[in-house]
Amino acid sequence: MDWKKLFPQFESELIEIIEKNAVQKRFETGEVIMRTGQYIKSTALVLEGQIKIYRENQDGGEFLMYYLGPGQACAVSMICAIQSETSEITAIAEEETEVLLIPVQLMDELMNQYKSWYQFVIQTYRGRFDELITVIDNIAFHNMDERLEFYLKRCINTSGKNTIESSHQQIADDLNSSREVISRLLKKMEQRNLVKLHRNMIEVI
Amino acid sequence: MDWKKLFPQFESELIEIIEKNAVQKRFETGEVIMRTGQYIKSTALVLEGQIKIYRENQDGGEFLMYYLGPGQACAVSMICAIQSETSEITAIAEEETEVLLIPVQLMDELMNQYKSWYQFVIQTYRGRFDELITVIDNIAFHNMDERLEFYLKRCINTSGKNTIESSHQQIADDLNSSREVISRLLKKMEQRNLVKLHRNMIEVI
DNA sequence: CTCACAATGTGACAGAAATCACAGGATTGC
DNA sequence: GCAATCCTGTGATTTCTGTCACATTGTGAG
Repeated sequence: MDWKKLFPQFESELIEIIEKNAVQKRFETGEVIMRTGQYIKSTALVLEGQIKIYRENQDGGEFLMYYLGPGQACAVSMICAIQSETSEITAIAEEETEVLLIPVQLMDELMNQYKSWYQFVIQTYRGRFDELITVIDNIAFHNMDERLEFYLKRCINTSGKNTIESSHQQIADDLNSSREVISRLLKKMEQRNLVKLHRNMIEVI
Repeated sequence: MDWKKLFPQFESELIEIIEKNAVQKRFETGEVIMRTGQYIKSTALVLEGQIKIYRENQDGGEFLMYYLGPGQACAVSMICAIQSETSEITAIAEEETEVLLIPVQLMDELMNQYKSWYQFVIQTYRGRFDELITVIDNIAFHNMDERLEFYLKRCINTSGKNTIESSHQQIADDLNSSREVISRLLKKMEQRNLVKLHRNMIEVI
């Protein structure tokens, strides 16, 4: 797989170093890539597929933070990697996913020597930070109906398709809500002609 | 003011450069340091006082994200500064506050040449990222009573005192709630002997 | 002291969302 | 085809929170 196309900004020398030291790894759908409290040994660049980053609490509740797609990197793993600390979040593969694992030890060196890497890291921080702020915005200022609409929009944006293949229960989990509430809100959206509901699939109009 | 003591990790050469290029500035209580949508020209290191970082929405609602005290820096301004972008948050001085403004142009140079600066930036990112995750945790998984308790605890931790000098209205604003709700919850906490209520002041036990 | 105003206390009510209970419909495995 | 299971729809009820209305109390200016 020609992963360089995903990171056109990297200079060739940097690419060489990464190729020499990084490990490519495949995760199956649903596989856990990083778990809360786990010790981080490497930073992940996503090559293919999609990773879901979410927060879990003690009582089994979960809460979606954001998705990572090809060409993106996990900011949390970067930060943790650099400081050799544990993560506070969980990452699972939403689809079959290919990632490039860059060992912690390399991070400092890359940061110091390759401007394009440094820019990439900064950009990643910035992006994730913004997403977290958006998430906070959503839960702090918006009701469940608006949050649901935002969720659906984000889904179709990241996937490119105009359908979402998941059950009401899964959506409820992502929003830390309950199935009944989501079902009812979706029904209302259907009545407003915003979506069309099918089994395990929602068509956005 | 001898600000170097706040940043003991900085090497002397770095301190010199900062002293030569940075501007020290004083903000009065309540003064706005950074406003949503404002263009960022410098990164702020807090020397003295306290800065409140919060999110505002269109309808005048606000929502506290975190505080910055002496020795800390604004992660948002760092990220924005590096990328010369606008901020999505607002910062105001909670008390009379002294900050050191480091111009954007210097950021790249410092990052590349001074390991201690680079470490500091990374640490700042990590810290703010964690705080945002904590905030998300709170609003996603906890009811207002628990969020209030957390808020009070954080206040006494950052200030060092065991009293909080603000009105119920101010607290309600920080939590994006309403005064009546906060008043009632505080009353309940008083009945449980967790706090003692006074006018414009809460004593935590 | 008195007035004005800010902060607080409280009751009543409304709406959002969680929870419980249960009914069908769709799929899957056998 | 049939049973078991998963997904969806819907009503009833409860809890939490926000909102409105208004009373009370503390404080500072004059």
